[in-house]
Amino acid sequence: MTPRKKNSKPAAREKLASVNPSGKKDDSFFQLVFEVARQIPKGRVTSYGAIAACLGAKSSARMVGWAMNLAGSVKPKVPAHRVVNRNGMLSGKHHFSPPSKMEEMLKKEGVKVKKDTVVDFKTLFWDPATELL
DNA sequence: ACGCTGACTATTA
DNA sequence: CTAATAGCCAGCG
Repeated sequence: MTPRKKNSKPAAREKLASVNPSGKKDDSFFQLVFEVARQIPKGRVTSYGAIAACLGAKSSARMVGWAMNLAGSVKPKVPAHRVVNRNGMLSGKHHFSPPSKMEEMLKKEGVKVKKDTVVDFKTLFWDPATELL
């Protein structure tokens, strides 16, 4: 297994629920992902697995990517460009309107991108289970 | 209603 | 080192 930082409890999911004031709980896994993605600070990036793990579904990193697919369909818009794969590579760049838009936005936010890969990804990595805590 | 696909990740060969 | 495979879960045809 990958020696993660420390114990990442799925309890983070409750924190997201806290973001939901009206008592209307969104069971939709995607909705949770959207909220987390929205909390990503500018100039920072995260991975699908990190978000999934934060929600307690680290095995379902794919679903996170799927959620990003709806990111442009939900409101407010979700900064899917800040979400990359575990290698820091802009795997989802092909899903943007212009594929290059993703790295352009990242560069605009101060993230260096080289060959579709985030430079110093580990340094810019934003772990919701730790930072959002 | 059933089956395929898919913006991932970890493991095995 | 790189390549291929399996596991995951939900939207869409």
